[in-house]
Amino acid sequence: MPELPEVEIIKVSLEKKLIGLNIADIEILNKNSFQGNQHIAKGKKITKIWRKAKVLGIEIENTYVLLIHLKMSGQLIFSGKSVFIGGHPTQDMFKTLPNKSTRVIFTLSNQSILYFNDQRKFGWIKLVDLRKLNDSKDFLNNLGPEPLSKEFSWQILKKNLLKHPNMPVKVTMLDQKVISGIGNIYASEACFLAKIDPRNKVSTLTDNQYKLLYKSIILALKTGIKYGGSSKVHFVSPEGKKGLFLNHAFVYSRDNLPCKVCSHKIEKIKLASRGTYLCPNCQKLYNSF
DNA sequence: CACTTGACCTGTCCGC
DNA sequence: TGCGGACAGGTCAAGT
Repeated sequence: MPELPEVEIIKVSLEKKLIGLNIADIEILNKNSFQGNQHIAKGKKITKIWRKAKVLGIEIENTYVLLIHLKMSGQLIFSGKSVFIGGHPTQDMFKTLPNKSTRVIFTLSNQSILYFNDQRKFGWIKLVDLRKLNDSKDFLNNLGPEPLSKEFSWQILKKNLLKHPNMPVKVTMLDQKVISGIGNIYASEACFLAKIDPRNKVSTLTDNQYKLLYKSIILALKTGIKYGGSSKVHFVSPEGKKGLFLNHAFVYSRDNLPCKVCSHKIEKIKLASRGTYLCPNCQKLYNSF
């Protein structure tokens, strides 16, 4: 799904469009996509929107919050005139909304409609009492630092990665308790930027490599946001636009293509059963024993 | 305890 | 063209 950059793009868009509006109706087309009593939210005002890791929060009159996780294939798309203004509809948008992947439909007080589409049905929306949010042992309260916030530093990165000294660097970066918001695309990209082979054990990293990886994570995520996110298959912004980041990626989904830095052939491997891309020339492998 | 694999779903793409 | 298998942006639970 959307990783941090994609969810951030959605957040910024929803902030502009939703704050101050009331929720007129919530229609649930797939029961498992929505947890909680949707009637509680009807007629109430949207007051605040935030993102933590890859989770979106839409606060309602400061008492409830709609938590949204898009997982692998979730989309939040506005319908209505604004979608097509000045733009070409993306391929996904050729199908009118709702389509067969639509799981939940939000109707807002200004008649605009927000669709939650999710081909694979892994994503979820939960309506939760805000007071219960903080004291739960929910994973939201067990997340690692936000990489684009001031709380993040190379020392924190080092400390948290070292919770798993024997695991490959890239696998550990995907652990949301270690760092928030990194997913499979940006993990491969950050390792490339830091010239670290994703298979290297955390314990092999030097302080200089932690510093470089720290900068590389931030650069990869910011570049993702700059280019509107990654749209391998599903991601579109709420306006229906695809992201262009993968046109600028160094390794992700570029197997057998020449490295943009050294022209060596990019390899695709499996790490913890996830597709992983690297340049074996730029990224040095340490076989540690 | 640390780490890996399977499950959750649907759709697409690739090789035979 | 058809069919089976692998694979896809994430996260848990169960298994080793």
